[in-house]
Amino acid sequence: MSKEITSREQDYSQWYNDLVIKGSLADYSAVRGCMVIKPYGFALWENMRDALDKMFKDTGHVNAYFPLFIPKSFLSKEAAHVEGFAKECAVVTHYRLMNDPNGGGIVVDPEAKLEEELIVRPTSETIIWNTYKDWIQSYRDLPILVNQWANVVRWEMRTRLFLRTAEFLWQEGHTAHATPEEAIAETRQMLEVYATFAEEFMALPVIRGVKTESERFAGAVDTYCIEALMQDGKALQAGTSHFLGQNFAKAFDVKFLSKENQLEYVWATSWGVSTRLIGALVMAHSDDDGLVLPPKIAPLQVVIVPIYKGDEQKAQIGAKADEIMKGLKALGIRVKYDDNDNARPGWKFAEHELKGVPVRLALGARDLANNLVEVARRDTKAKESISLDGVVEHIEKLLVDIQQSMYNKAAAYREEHITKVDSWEEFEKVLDEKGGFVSAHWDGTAETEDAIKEKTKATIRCIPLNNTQEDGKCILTGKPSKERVLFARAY
RNA sequence: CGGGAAGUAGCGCAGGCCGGUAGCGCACCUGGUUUGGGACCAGGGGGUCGCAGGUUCGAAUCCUGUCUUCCCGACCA
Repeated sequence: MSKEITSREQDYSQWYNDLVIKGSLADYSAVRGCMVIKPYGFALWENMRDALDKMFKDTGHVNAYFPLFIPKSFLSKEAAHVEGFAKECAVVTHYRLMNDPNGGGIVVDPEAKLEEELIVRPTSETIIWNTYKDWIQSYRDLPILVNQWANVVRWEMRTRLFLRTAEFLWQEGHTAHATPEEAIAETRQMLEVYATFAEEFMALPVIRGVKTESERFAGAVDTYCIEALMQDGKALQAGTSHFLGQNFAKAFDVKFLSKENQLEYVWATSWGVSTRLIGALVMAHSDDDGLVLPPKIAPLQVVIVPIYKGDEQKAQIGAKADEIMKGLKALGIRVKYDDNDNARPGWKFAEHELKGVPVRLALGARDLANNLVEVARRDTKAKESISLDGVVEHIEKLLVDIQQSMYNKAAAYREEHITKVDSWEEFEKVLDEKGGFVSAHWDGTAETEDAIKEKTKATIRCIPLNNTQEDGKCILTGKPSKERVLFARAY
């Protein structure tokens, strides 16, 4: 047992770290707060990225790329925006190094100070809206539907692999529209794209909602979000889509001439998901034996492990495995034949379980003699021997089944962990003892929200879309309320 | 940024208090036997003890600084 994983019960945080590192998704790096995404983790991200990218293109968006550096003055043009990000920005002040005249190695050349300092982008609204100013003159130039895949930097005090790192990968969509209705429709469309992606590809059920004022993106009029629930009962924001109103258009003076020949400010949206989704994926599905990855985005969907004595058996099994692999690959299934001679079958079983490969086939001489193969699924750990005839079709169906049952399991857990509560005692009790979302009335004020956060560490995750309207009393103040909101402790 | 813990071979650790040839398990290499849930035997290679200073005849060990990581807080989407 060389790769012991801490159990969830023993230490949930350590369990998560163990999975990320021992599952070969990522490593710590020499740079504070920054991680190395390893090939296996990056393959996972590529699958997520490709699926999302297709969904963006299908909804009319195109990709572009804007600079990593933002002039310092840009960031300060939108008041709320600068306030939101100023405290976590990396700043470039010089452009040259030199040998230390005192022999202390390489130092910053004090002569090479930048005229205007550059911010490493924490997000790109400002540089993009500065650019859009040049792109937009008339309503005929709208809408602009641009997305970029990029890295951003937010100087976080406390980091966690994938969940919060100083540098992370993401996509940010930035759109410009002639009317608020169109921009709001875009905001909600992209929220729906995210929700669909999470549910269909990640097997991760999410709640679609709107943020309260205090949880809103700095510079947005409205922030929509998808919220997911992790196995420890904490919520995790998995994606956001912002209606920015005319805030950035006004800050960067982006106007267009309407059909009616009126000069008007442009309406904006922005939306993003990041490598944080990988953290969500890990914490939503995995178990004490390792990662459990949904087939649709798993880097490897099927692994075939041969069990043999001697070269002759190995050759026979290899031939059969080749045949199965051809069939699977013809269906677009990602499969690997693990005939590495240095590891024995039991070791390989454990290794592929750790890495969350959805389906494992074990093929030995005994199976060949009986025209059988052992099929094991990672999500339930169930094993069965099936006929080699039709194994390809069986696996194709099995992958679909695993994807669905992973979703169902996560959805059932989530449903069990949305608790309606009508008294403060109950509120605290549920948060402490059960976790998950707590559905409760709130008087609508930021003061109350803050007070609740202060007392319980729970925040309002969102006001669900299409929320049921019902009269009630605020859980803390007893003031009248028209609807319940979802509270939770969150990542 | 505060409080706690840690950094010694690729990984996990011992040694440190009491300074004197750097050790163990796994992994790795060679040969052989093995292969249905993390194989076994024999032989072998690998470490400027995070980094930089200092004390000392001599530092993994003592002192100072510094970097990184983990846990708990503060901060944060």
